[in-house]
Amino acid sequence: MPMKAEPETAQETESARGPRYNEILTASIEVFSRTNYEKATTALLAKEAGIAEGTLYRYFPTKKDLFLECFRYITNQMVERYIDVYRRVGQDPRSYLIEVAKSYFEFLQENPSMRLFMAFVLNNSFDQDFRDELDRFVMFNVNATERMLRLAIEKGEIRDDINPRVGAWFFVGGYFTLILMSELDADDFKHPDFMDDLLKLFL
Amino acid sequence: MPMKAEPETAQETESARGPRYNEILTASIEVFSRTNYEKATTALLAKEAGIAEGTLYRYFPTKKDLFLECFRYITNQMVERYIDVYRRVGQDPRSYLIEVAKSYFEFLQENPSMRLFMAFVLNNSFDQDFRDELDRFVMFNVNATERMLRLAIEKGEIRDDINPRVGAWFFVGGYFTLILMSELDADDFKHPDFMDDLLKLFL
DNA sequence: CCCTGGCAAGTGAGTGCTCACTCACCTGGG
DNA sequence: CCCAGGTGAGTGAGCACTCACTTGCCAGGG
Repeated sequence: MPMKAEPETAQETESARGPRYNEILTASIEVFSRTNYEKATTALLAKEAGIAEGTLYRYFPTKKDLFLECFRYITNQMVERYIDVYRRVGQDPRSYLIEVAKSYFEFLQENPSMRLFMAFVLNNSFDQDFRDELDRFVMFNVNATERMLRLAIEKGEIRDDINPRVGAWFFVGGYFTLILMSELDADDFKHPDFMDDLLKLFL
Repeated sequence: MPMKAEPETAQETESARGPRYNEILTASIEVFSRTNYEKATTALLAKEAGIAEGTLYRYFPTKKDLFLECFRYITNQMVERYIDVYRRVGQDPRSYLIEVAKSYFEFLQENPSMRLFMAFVLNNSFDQDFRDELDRFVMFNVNATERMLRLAIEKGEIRDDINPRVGAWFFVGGYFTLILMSELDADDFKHPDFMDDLLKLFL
């Protein structure tokens, strides 16, 4: 149960952005990931959110803005989880890396509709705004992971023969592999020991 | 220098498919990866190939067929490289894994326009035909890698505490991470020791 | 308690544009 | 003169976005 100390959270400003803001966002995430950016027409987005097309444009100036808002909504949720983990085991880098990976894994399984967003952004990377968002999120993760790998090596908690920067890239890149696996319905993904076997590669 | 023993290779059947077949394919690959599937209009594809739009439809029944043909063209080139490596060092699983990874890495650097194709297919994975192509290529790689990891473990060439299946997935998933890195212009990608540091993670 | 004016929120037919694909026609080598 | 190979204006469908309009809520005057 989180504290209600800060009145300026996303939930509180909901009404300031309009009563349907959150409904539209979550419905749009569903549609975007069921199809893709181009196939998710504004007509369909509006229909699935239970509103008229015109209403959509009272909330978001363009379809692209709506999409980027969805992307931020998803990445913010992930980052919140990572911060939670950091609060719990930030002093123990090995546990941190394990917990973050597991938390991400759970997130993918709980929110199948959020899985494909990274791929969309990557695909639209010719567009600078899409690329900037992806860059922000990926580099945040790579840098945080690198810091933790360095610490873990210093503390002697993991093997010391790896380059922390390269390790961090492939730790984060593993997130994309998980997306790929779930897209291809790889059964390996569902094996109970999967995450432990995966982490053994690095740690 | 490959042998000219088999007359039914892609190159030989070129004229049977029409005199402009290869030109259209390579120009299309360039356009698809510079933009994306939806933004690569048939008008643009034709213009870049130096032909009229109508001609495009004498060679490929639909835009989607053209795209899938491009995808196969690229993956076939990659598979040929892997087969070459197998011929050279197939008896030495550790070398095989290293050589395949390096060969892929070189391929990405030599052919920047082929990098994004995997991401496109992933993005269009709601379409069964796109998904099937991706599935074919990824599973080919995962299975081959798993076989080699098993062999390498049996021979005691690499650490024996990893699950070969999971290792194979993340070895192949690493290919996507390389795409991500080059898209984000990560300088780490260009470091001379990069590949060696990367392989040390697994081997 | 009712009436009413104002206005935030919601609507959906309409608009102009772009696209994949077609087809009637052209061209040059044998 | 035949025809494989090439052409590009044309077509209908679908798109993002607009705008003149409707709805429902609530304040405050009678």
